[in-house]
Amino acid sequence: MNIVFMGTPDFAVPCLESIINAGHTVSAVFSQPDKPKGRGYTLTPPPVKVCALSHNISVYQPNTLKDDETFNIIKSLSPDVIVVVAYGKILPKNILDLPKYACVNVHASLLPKYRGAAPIHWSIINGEEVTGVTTMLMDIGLDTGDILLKKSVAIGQNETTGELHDRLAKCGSELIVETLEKLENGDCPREKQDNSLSCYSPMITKQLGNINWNKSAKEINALVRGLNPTPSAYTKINNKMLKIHSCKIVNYNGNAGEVISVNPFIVACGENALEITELQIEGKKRMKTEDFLRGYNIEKGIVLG
RNA sequence: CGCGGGGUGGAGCAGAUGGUAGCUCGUCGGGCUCAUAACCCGAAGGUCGUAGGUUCAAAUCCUGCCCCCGCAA
Repeated sequence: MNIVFMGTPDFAVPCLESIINAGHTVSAVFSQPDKPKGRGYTLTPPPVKVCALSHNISVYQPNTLKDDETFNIIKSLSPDVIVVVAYGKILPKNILDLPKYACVNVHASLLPKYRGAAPIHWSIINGEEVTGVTTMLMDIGLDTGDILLKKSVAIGQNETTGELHDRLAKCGSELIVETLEKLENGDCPREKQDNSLSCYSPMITKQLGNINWNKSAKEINALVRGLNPTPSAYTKINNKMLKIHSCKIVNYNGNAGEVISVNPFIVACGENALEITELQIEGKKRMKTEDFLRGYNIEKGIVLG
């Protein structure tokens, strides 16, 4: 089929690649504009753009889809399907109606749960045991369109967002190819979303990573995993930023936030405690706690946060 | 030119009033022990990110470059 692909971050890259590998013609890729990122504000192209260019596919990065120019570009490409994966922009009605078949979105959750920007993070932070990917027909709303195909994935006990992200991205890339195939054959199932079961997963902010030690070790552990690798859960030690990359729940109790053991490094929570196993202090690299302890003296009894 | 921290034996750090480097852990050898990740003795291992400069002498001062990281976006 003739596909126009819209996507921006890493998550969308496997989808784009598998569509290409499945033999479809990707006539254009839309991605968010390059943005100044990181130290020095280096202008950085989004991963999907990089991937598209490596396949010699033309890339468009309009600031908005709501003008005639963009509409006309897409119209002239006369796509059979527009595939949207984590693009980061709302498609206006006139574009939604443009393709021969449909605009199809790949979403990293089992809709109608976890609609919105950060389904992977939230599914882990909330301690879900199962999540998945969904393909759907796009409509005006945010992730509210009819469901085409779903595939569920079990979340591992110690799984991080980074790990789950990669698994779901792969899963999504398989599901979109299957969806396109069924659409073309005219045998694709279609199911309305039950809005009463829906929930939203809002954008992740850095501030969300600020650990509240009054919460249970289980909740904090889920937060740590949910925000790994970025933006990370963090606390303060001697007024310095301390990111917690990895930890495990242990059976101790104490005042929330208090360091009840230095080696192993154990911090009391509202309920139970956490042994910090991998961390990163301001200005330093991420390292195992045992390495950190060789050079950094922690006093037992200090309170983090 | 967004702000800031840092690059020292395998790991994490100290040393920065200039005089060829130290700590904790690890590694190797030996000892003690019923035994040990514990303890004791000993050893190996570093052109102090890189290229220049100042100096009798630089890890320590000055300059360029590379790399890592926190904030911010």
